[in-house]
Amino acid sequence: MLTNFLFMIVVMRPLKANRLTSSFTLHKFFLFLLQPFSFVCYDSFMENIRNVLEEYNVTTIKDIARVAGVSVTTVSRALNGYSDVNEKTRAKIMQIAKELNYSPNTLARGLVMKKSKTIGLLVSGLSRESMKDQITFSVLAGVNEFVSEQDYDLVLFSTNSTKQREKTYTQLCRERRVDGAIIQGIKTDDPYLKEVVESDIPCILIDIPIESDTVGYVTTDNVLGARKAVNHLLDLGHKHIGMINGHSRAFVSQRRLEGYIDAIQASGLSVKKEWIVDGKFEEEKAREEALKLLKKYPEITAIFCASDLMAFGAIKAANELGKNVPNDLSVVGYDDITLAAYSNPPLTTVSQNIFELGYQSANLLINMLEGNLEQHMITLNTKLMIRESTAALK
Amino acid sequence: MLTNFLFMIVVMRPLKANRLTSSFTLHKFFLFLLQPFSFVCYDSFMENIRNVLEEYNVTTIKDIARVAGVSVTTVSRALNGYSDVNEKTRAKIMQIAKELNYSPNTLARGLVMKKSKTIGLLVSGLSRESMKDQITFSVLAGVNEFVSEQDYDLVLFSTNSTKQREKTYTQLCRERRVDGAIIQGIKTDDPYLKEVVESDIPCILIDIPIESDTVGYVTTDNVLGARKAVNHLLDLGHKHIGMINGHSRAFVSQRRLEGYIDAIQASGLSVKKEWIVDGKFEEEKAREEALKLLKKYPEITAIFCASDLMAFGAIKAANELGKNVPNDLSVVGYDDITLAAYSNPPLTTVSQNIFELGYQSANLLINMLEGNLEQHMITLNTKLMIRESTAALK
DNA sequence: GTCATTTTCCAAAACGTTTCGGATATAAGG
DNA sequence: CCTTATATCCGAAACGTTTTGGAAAATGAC
Repeated sequence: MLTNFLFMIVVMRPLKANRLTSSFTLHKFFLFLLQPFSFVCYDSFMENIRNVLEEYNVTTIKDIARVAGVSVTTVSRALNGYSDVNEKTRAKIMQIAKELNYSPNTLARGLVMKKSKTIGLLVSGLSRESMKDQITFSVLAGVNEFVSEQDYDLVLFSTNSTKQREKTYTQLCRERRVDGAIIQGIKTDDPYLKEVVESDIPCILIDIPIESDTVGYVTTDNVLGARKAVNHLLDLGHKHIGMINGHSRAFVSQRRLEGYIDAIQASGLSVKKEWIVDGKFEEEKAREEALKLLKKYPEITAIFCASDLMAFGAIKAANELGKNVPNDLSVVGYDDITLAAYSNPPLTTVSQNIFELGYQSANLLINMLEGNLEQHMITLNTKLMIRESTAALK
Repeated sequence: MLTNFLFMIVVMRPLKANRLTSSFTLHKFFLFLLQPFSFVCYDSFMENIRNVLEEYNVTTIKDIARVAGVSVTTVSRALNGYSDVNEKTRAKIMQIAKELNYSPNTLARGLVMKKSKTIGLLVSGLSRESMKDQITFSVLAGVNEFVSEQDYDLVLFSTNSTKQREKTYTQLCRERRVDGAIIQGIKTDDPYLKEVVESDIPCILIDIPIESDTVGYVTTDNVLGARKAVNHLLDLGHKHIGMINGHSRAFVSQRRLEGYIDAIQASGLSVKKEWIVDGKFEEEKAREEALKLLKKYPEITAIFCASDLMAFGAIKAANELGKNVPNDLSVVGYDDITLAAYSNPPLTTVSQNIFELGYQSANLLINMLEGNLEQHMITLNTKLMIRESTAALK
């Protein structure tokens, strides 16, 4: 039997990367001649062949049209609920679509409609470090919630600053074809910010109060939140209240400082500039600053921190100095992260509903996209959570 | 002046939802006649007109071709780095592309290439509740990291079970045109799971060991992890070790139980079935179970919990019974969530690098997509974090 | 100088959808 | 019966890319 076969080994010159037509066709012609023989092809053709075979068969609107015996136009209009198609035809088309397991190609649709039904979430700190304060995550969860309710898609843009150099914000959005974007955790001096305002892509900023035709924002009432915190300390009898703020490039810091000053002054006390320090929103940095502050001004009996993480730093500092929280020093945080309720002692803090922040951002953005303009801005409330890191002055 | 104007109020019959051609054209003809007059149109036409005006002008490959005086083919090939275009021409084209601020339309590209360079992350628990254990979030961050390194896009699928009824997994993936998916937090009896294996869409499962041509998985060595935890307790001299597991439908629970049994038996002790209970991975449920367990079997001096959250529940239960952790009862958790290090007492637990879990999932998936098949499975290591919730038996 | 190859370019088709501008048949109004 | 409006359908163009199959010019081999 075996002797009836003709064995050949064909050595072909390798194909260049370039798509050399003449020799390319020659190759193919050669293969064609060889058809009657079984042969093993160790060529890059293999790849192409495999790809063709692997391509899974998705049903398109055309297939439905063919089966139903109508035009693609009719199928499209039937599926999209237009009134100019007979209910009987529509039923038939729907039936066939279901049977063929049809699902529309969003790419094609987006291409012709110039809308992708997709919004982008630009987060700066989606890395290992940012997991402690789940702020980023909560925003994301909120955004995701609303977005999926509205049948939009959510795509994540993460920006390490190396990438930022390469691609502008506009490019990013346009390339991914998002209809709009939500931006969180960006600093006020970030180059993206300028671009956002200048570009014509609808965008919602979280905690940055900028408004324009295409830009809106969602934030919490940071002034009032800070006032609540400081008033709580004042109510407990504290007269010497320090503050550990974030950094001046953050809008929230500016506002929380404002609230702190408001509350102090409203109570008839005077603000001491030297009791206000910046902790960069970092636990460690806050610890250092608190240490310095408490050493230098031992009369301080309470500290208001612009974030919970920094409050933890302050508590650590106090402990290092042999001070007990809350007996010797009261500490109030801001954010109400999960950790706050579990820490030792449980942290009194200003709770902001960050999930809601994300949710409302998405709400605002999608309203903007759909043309229900309304307003471009939402301010959410805060709530003081009184736990055990604060106590009445003895 | 004003008197020279001719004022008209035109009342048109409102347009039906249906695209009535004859009257539609009539309307338009009418508008045409009115051209010389200024008029205010309170018609649904307004919307269309606005849309046309708003459409931002994006530069396409065609524009570049026109400006450069070459064909679109050449522009495409130039931009994509093919070798059959003169370097001079390429330079010119690149230059023009930059000047015109060109960014390619991914939709169009995806449409013709049948690849979207997008992967989907299917998370079940992206809601308010799941924020305590940032497992979901960590996975997400890990996936996002790798995905963005590889210039893929990440889109989020969240599935409340109401939606799940409406759309099958396959539909979801096909509709969003993702090239592949990563699935996390799904139960073993979830209807999606069957679909995943049956469909031909490449997919990576997290912590579910299923393998096929298009399905791979990433997990940690749960057996070994549990053994480490239990061995630690044994080393401390404990002989009466209970276990609070998750639920039997979770693969990780099955494995962790296996590890627990292995370790106990290897030490020459015998396994007591009645010391093993299920806490549903919930803090509250674990508290209840621990309470029952500790009351019924006061000889138990140590408990191994299949999650940190449940360990917290166990600690609460112990405290309620007047037992001190770790002096009267040692507790080991699993996961090493952020809270673990901050709780009181800090929790001894088995740390799994969940960020890495996500990262490697994305790695595996993208390798699969690009055809570098290698293996379909990765197992990561765990590490025992010894803190203060465990102590030597007195 | 001739033939084969390489370099450089291009027109046209394809991807799957929506929309535009009708076409046809039927119903309503007079 | 004629006119007009309605209901139902369709062909073709468009969206912005990539890829196919070549063509033309330049270069090299002999």
